[in-house]
Amino acid sequence: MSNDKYASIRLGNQMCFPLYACSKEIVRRYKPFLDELKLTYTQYIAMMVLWERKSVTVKELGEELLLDSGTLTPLLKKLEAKGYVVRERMKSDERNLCVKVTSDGEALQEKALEIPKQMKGCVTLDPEEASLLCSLLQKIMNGFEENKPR
Amino acid sequence: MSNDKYASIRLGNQMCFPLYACSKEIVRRYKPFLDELKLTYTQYIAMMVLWERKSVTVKELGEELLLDSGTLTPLLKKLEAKGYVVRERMKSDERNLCVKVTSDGEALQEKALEIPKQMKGCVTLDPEEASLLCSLLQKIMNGFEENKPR
DNA sequence: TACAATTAAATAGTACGCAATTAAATAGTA
DNA sequence: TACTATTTAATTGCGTACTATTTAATTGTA
Repeated sequence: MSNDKYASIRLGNQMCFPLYACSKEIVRRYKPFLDELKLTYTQYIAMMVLWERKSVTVKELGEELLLDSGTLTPLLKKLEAKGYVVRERMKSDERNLCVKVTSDGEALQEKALEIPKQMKGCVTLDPEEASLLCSLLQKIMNGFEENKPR
Repeated sequence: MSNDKYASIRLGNQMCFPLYACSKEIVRRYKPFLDELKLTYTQYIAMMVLWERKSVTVKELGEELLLDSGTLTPLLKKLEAKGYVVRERMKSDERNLCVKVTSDGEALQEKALEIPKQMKGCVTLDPEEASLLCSLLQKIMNGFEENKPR
């Protein structure tokens, strides 16, 4: 090839682009299903944490989702406006904001059960491949944790 | 576990979240390096296509990057404002807008060569793992192509 | 106590992504 | 030729998300 010198910055030779493209495409595929719950993908993963933990501070939520308050504050206000959560400062330390699922929010969990079923037909990996993919992604994330600009 | 019924919508049991988180984290790691070239990540992948092809229509660029004109038009205008590309209608068919790299844009390629080197230290997969990851992502993308809301 | 440092959330500014609409050019057809 | 349909990209508007900065509360320390 004439410009081998530049091989490292060809789109096709980089790992990051398939990752970036695939991630966006999957989020796009979620959209029609999530629309029925009136949730964005980011709101959906926040609700997943809330369904599991019932009550969580913004900081804890951010640690779990790798999002900061700049993303979460407006997102949680929208979830509150939809009636899925309530937000209140903690008495013990007023810096902390505690987010709790409402009964409407809990009710949403039932509807959400449909989503993984609907997405299954969309992602064409068998279970072994999927878990392999997850472990590779996990390894990348662990590597990040070690050298830590966070 | 008490609520196995909901296992499918627990964050930890879903493949999409590691993918989403990992993709975002990698883009974040690119930022300090890309800042030196005054590029965002999306602008960077657009420049990669342009470095390789010298000249490309908006449509072709969008097909390669999986982005539409709503994203590309403002992005390309910014690249033009920085002097990295020029945009001009094609004589043969005036509907098509052709994007070409300028000499400043080409010069940027030299600087860009540093980026994969700098990122190497950041992503902790060995070559075999990386190519395995790519092939799994490719398989997902191919599956999407088959059932085609695009 | 007073002051500095730390922590948490909110805010402001920018980029991105999507949907819907518009405009222009070309292709197809009566 | 005239008319319609299709294609392509630009534009607009809106919502989401990320970064950097600011504000408020708490903790640690002189």
